[in-house]
Amino acid sequence: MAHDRLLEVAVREFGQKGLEGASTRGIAAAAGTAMSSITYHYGGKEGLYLAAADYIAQQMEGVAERLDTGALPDTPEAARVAIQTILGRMIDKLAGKQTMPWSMFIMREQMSPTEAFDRIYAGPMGQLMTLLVELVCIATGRKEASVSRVAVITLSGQVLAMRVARATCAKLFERPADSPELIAEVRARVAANTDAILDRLIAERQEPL
Amino acid sequence: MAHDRLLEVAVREFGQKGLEGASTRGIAAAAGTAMSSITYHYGGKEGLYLAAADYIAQQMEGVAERLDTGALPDTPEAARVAIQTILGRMIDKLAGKQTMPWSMFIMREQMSPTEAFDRIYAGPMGQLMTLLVELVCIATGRKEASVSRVAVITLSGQVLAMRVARATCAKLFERPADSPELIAEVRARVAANTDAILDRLIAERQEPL
DNA sequence: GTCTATACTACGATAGAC
DNA sequence: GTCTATCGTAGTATAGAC
Repeated sequence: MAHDRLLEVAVREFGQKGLEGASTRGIAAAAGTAMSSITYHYGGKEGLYLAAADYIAQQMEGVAERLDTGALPDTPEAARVAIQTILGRMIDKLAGKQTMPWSMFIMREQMSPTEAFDRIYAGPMGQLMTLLVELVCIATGRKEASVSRVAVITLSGQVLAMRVARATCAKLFERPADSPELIAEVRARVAANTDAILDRLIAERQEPL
Repeated sequence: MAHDRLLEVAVREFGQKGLEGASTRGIAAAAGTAMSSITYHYGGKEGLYLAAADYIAQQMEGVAERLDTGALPDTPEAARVAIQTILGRMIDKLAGKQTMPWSMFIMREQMSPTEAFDRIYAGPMGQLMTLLVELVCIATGRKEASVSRVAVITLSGQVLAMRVARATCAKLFERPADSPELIAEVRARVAANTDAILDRLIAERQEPL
């Protein structure tokens, strides 16, 4: 399966070095094949890049598991638990060594999105985000999604921080950003923060800002 | 001064396309000069890249103003105000059109840091982060910085979210990530969240997790 | 389908005129 | 100091052998 091998390497290389930074020669060599097989299978560098995006989206399916299946929780408490579960899982996935190539790839696309981002977002990622918005609505007793959407951005921002600001983390903690203790600490903090934020959102509903 | 124009363009181009993605020809052309002037002034592409990092650090000095001068606040309330002020300013700077090239440049460096990040962090950026840690310590009555450091990461993560996850924002809100209303909403939400998080951190001190 | 050859293009670096 | 011209290299794409 030169296909999978090539895609695997492509995600890693594109994630690390970006579309321009990575070279087809390098990718092919690392995959143990000739460069022209990229042209053959994917039509060229660009095609391989998009295929890598699809590959990530496809792999995410397996990770997202059946978070979305099943009805939405109908009590605020259950919704809150679901939010915490999802955020916790996001941290693990973002921090995990295995999924790191994906994160890098997606982060790059976040900054300067191309069609590749559309493809990834069209999959489980987009579903997860809208699911989070709905859960925040339920957890805080809102019908309108506008406030919840902003809240979801800031909530997931906390999670992203450690991955995207990895260089700052490393400096601040004088310790690599993916050390297990650090991740555990961030995880606990995010959980506590989320709880506090949701409480605040409920309080605001009675007494708006 | 061809110097400044070259640096200005370099920050923008490197920020948008990365070190490999940007070309010296393109940068020189956009700056209205010949490519060989890059070699002459900065020794080459790499040199220009580092000079661009220094340029950013230098420009940040002007922005950071005198947040650090003057003694640290000595009451928790004053510290909290200072934190809110800094985070608000960070949002404005991250979202502002003028400072956008810097953010892009720095974000890229965060993901895969080079010597350029050291140079930027050695300046006002690092000072700001350690200042935030101290302020959180004061605001929550802590002597030990370890908890505060994690809190600062998650706090600033909220701020980063809208910039770094700009593609997700755009999808979720069906509106460009830098629309003024959106930024205002995020700003208000971050302020409220921060308040809630600091309260929680104070409560935890009496009754640890 | 996969690999080898080669063609073509764009890049960064350098030398030299002014 | 700045520009023009040129070189060598690395990149992608393509054609053709097997």
